[in-house]
Amino acid sequence: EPEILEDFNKLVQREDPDIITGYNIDGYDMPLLEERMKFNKVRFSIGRDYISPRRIMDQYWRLHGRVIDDTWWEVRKVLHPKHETLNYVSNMLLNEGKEDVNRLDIENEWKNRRDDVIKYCIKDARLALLIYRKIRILDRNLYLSTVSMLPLDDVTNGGTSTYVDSLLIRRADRENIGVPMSSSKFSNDTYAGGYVHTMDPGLYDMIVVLDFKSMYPSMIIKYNICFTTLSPEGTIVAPNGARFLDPGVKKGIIPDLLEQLMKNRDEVKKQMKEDKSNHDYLDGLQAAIKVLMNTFYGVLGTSFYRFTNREISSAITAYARNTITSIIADLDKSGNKVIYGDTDSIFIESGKKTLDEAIEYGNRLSSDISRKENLVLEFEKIMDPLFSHGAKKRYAGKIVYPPSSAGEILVRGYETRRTDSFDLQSEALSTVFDLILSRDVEGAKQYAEDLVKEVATGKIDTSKLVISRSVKNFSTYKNAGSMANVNAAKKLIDAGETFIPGMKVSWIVTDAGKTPQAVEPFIDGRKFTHTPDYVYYSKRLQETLNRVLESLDKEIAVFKNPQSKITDAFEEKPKKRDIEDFFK
DNA sequence: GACTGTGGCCGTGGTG
DNA sequence: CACCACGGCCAC
Repeated sequence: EPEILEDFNKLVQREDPDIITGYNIDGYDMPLLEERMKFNKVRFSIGRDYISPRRIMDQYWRLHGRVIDDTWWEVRKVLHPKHETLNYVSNMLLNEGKEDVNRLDIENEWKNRRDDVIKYCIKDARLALLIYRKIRILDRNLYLSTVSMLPLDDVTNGGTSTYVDSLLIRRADRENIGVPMSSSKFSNDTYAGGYVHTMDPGLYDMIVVLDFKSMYPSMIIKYNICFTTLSPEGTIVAPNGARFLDPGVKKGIIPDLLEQLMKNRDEVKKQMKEDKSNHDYLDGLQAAIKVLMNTFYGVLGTSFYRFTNREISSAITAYARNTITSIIADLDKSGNKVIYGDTDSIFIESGKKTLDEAIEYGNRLSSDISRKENLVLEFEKIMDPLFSHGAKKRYAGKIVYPPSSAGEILVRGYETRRTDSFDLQSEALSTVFDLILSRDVEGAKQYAEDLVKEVATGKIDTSKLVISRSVKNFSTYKNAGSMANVNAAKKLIDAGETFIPGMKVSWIVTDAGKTPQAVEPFIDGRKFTHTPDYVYYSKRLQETLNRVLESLDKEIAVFKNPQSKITDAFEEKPKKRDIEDFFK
């Protein structure tokens, strides 16, 4: 073993990589190597200066001259996949899975089919590298590194507060402004955020969507919001009572920085149009600047950051709420029908019959309001139709404008978007949306009824019933024993599989009648030997589909006349039906 | 702890 | 049975 370990050190020094990656190397391979090196009294000398890697805050690894970047972790951050196993993710991205070796019986496998085990190990390492390249995370981090002026290691392993620190401390230093070392005190209280407009259920025609460009950064710039301008003598009075100095008296360093970033971004975007050969690089840069700009507001609201200030963060959100609600009120007053809005967006029923008319309407609203507010309210898209069952943060629509995304179906919030819904659920809802948005409500109902009935009889592929959710450290839960995800994780451990807190765990419900409901873990590559509770799944499917369909029960006439008032058609709330009614 | 925020939906289990 | 707290995930 010492020889193997020595050879590993030599291999790294010989290949001299900038980046070292693997699947869950932070939590598995690195600690294991460290432990075996220690046990065998071999120095773990893989740094560019031959120094050993060090674990920082029990999280990531620091290595001189190289960056250790865990593909598992990057996949979670970038993709939010339904399942996080190497096999699932590599099949999804590369159409290629792991080699078939029984890892629970690795000793015997090594004895009996050594070459296969070697192949298996190489394949695992290769898949991690291919995934790492495929998600282009290194590019993204390098762009962020460029615009935030940080070394790659800090961008890869640091939080967003690191980015803001980098820009803000440099700037403060240049202007002789003192900066706190760390947060003075931890605060638990919260403050109000964005405004969300309620939405009535229905199918809407020709919906114009307007969207503020960089809402929170714009508020900071427009009202000179900064810790350097917060003052009782300020003449700019925010809705929350906070006062800020006029930029003529003193320009804040945060608004100044953001204004600069916004200009830089516009400049990069301009170059992008002129210089097609550099498109990808410039696009990466402008996206990174956007990320950076949006980071400022968030860190001002944290409970522990050095620049935290609740007066400032709540001034930003209060200004944003005032801005959007007053615009919505004005629109309503002037006869425009606002049907929805969330934080920085406004959805308006245009009442137009043709696309051209609707486009003209959207452009006019956008330029009128932008001019009046001295902000940029962009005309983003038109959806026709747009569906809502009457809940905030959930809608589905067919995009008809801009032409680049015309025909696309856009879904927000619903089960089709959620990684904790089972495949049958998301696929069925997706079909229902397709039908509804093609204005075939009857077809959708028929499809839903047939499917719900079929599932109850057990005529369904087991793999479509897998539910997946993350599980934290068991001790963080008030009542861990009553939670399906925790119980699945415990059974996973019993089955000899690895469980790392924070990981997603998959299971199938086998008896929902019990309390807590009985679940069995679903393990990739192993045969599932239990019987799913088909009635439970049928019921959940019915809930999902019926929630959508019953909101359209009150007649399809609603979408035949775009001028009609949607609310009138839903005066009487349809009675909630149970599963028996659905079968009739 | 994978240290940027609030608003919101929904399934589950516990309580009276 | 109504109501509530919890927890996870998602829209901004």
